[in-house]
Amino acid sequence: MNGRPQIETVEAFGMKKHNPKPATGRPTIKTLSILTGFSIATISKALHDSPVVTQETKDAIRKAAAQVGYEASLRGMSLRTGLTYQIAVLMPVPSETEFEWDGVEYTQILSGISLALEGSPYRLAVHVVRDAEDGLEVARRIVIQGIADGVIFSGIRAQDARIDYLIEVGFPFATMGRCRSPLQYAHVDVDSEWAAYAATQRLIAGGHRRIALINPDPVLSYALDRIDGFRRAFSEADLADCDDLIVAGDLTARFGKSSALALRSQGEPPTGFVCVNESTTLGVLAGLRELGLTVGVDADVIAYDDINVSAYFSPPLTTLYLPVAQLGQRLGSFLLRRLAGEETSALAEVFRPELLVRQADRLVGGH
Amino acid sequence: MNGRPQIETVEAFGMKKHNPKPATGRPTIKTLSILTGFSIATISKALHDSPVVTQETKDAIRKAAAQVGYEASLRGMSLRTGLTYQIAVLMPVPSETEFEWDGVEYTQILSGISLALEGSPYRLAVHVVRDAEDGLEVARRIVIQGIADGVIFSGIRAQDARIDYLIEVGFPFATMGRCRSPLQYAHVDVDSEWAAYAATQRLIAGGHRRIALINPDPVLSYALDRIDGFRRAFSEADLADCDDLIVAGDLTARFGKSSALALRSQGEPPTGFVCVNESTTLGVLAGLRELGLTVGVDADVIAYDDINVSAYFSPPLTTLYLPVAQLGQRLGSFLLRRLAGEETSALAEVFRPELLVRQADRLVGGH
DNA sequence: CGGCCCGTTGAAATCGTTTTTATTTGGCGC
DNA sequence: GCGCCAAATAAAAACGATTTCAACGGGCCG
Repeated sequence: MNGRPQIETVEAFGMKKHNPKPATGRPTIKTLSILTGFSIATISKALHDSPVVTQETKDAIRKAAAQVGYEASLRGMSLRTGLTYQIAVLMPVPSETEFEWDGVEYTQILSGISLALEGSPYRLAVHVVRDAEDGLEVARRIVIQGIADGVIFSGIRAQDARIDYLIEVGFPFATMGRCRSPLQYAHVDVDSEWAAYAATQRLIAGGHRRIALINPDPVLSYALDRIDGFRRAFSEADLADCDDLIVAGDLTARFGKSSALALRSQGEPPTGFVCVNESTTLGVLAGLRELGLTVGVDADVIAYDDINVSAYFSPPLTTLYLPVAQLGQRLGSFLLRRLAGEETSALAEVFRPELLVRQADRLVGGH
Repeated sequence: MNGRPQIETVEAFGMKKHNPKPATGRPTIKTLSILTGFSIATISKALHDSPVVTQETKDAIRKAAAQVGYEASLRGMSLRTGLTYQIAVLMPVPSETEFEWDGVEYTQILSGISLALEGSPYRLAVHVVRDAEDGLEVARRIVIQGIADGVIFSGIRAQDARIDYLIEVGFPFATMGRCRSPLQYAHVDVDSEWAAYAATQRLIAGGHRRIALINPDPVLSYALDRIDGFRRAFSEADLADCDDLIVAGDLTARFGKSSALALRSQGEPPTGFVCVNESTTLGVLAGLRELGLTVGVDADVIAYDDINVSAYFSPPLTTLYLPVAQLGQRLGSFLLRRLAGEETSALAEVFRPELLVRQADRLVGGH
């Protein structure tokens, strides 16, 4: 063999070549160097499967590494490579005044992402943000200060400054939701247009003609998608639209209740409600109840099923189910693949929710 | 002045002393060194407000730092100090089969912790765990591999292996909940004994004699606390206990419903229900409804209010409110103080929930 | 007036990696 | 048998901070 280390010979001459200090505590690359007699450079290369290292050498080094349970220090790697091995997730924090149920599905998103990151050297760091502007600010800090190697966020707006910024600076990210600009980026989304269409269409088929859409703030991209689907259901059925029954607000139960009350006191009140999540749905149910109306008789409600409790509502409701944790997992793996250099064009997936029928949604009474 | 840097003189002699390379990109300690003429050692000390540095020097260095917007690189600090500047939060992931509502309050806990960490160099890293055993495993890895500087976790058991381990190895942590061993550690807790007592006592005062306690798994410390409070209410009222009406399970709506159904088909069915969270409560309500019973007439329910939606239940329920996000914030600040060297004895706080009366809880009908 | 101490700063080592560059050795061709 | 090339490995220089120790000058004491 050629350049094999000859540590005995060298030491015999009293030369101080190749003599890393004995490691204490956790094994480092130096520990392996002492153990195997190879230099730390070779160790590093061997562990990275570099082609310049002999197979025998690799085997020996890997064996030693396994023996002492060596794991590369993220600190050292991080300093040298400039990577952080952190994935930042921008988590919206419920505003001071609105604590209700807000963001409950984030637990599932986080656990999904976390699952995807398992086995990779990446870790999940949570950064709370107050709103989209704050989100942009935080994203900027993450990029400039090099706090993370990639970002994940949701609450995508039709025109999203965070997406624009991150694409501009070329920083890796993945989003839950799509903006309306034709840009390329890793994302997972829900087919909200279809979901709203399906829900509305189902109510129309049940005989409803006046249907309300309880929607989030229309700066959000998926709010617009929902409006699109809502309208398509009417136009395909050759019916007059119900644009006057589209209301927008936060996703709380309070908003659902006040919306139901306000809408029902209109000239032509709705008999059907297409809700945006289980929280607002609960509010709508409470509002209808307060008006003395019975769901399933005087009105019908259909909703997204974000935390799987609609089955226990009174009455149980038909919902559009979404595997939120699975969306999160996909989101995490997309970002990992993006970080590994994959093209973003392949990193997109749109989930179509599953209809869970728990009620006839047929207009029994009138209004 | 004594040892002031004389960079011109030195350079005039062509000596290569004190000559850090020009920094590119983000300003580092070297950038400041060049800018101010002081050595990186002095810069570091000045920024740490070391007493060995003159005030004038500190001022000059700080001014330069502010000017270029210097922020110390966590990477560099981390490698040298051995710290990670990460706080690990062990987040229970809903098990495969039980997705319902599980862990929804974690969003609030996380945002609370995150708020507490703001302004500190620490960042919040989420680690999902499947159960307590997995939690111990993850905690071990965090300690051994030095993944974080401190850990936060909840779901404390009466006898908690994670607490035992972390105390044994002297690793900083803070918990949501207390174990039953008389150990010293930073924690935040809810006065569950009182909460269960207050709820039970209120139902007793309303005329209820047969009361069910819907409880989590009794390996959990707070489950035992709840049983204690539950029993105290009966003994203080000189009534026969209802130990036969204590049921334990997961915190899902499904469990609430099945419990209600099972309990009501007993010999002496309960007319009052003390629930553990809003999810199980929803299930209990659904179960009672299925039996044709009306809450407020045939039965009464009282619950913890973890995500503030009980007001929209049918009927609205009296609950024990907890400021979950505030608990999280306290938890975060306790851990920070612990990391700063504070004694754990001062780092403990027990929250007593606030009773939100939304219903009479008076037994109107019989059973 | 000389030595010692003290106050202030600088130089250098260090943390654990990666990566570039240098060195060694054997084989091969002539 | 000599020189060159390629293969394999070692050495050294980073990355950005902290910390120990040395250096340097001035003031004070004898």
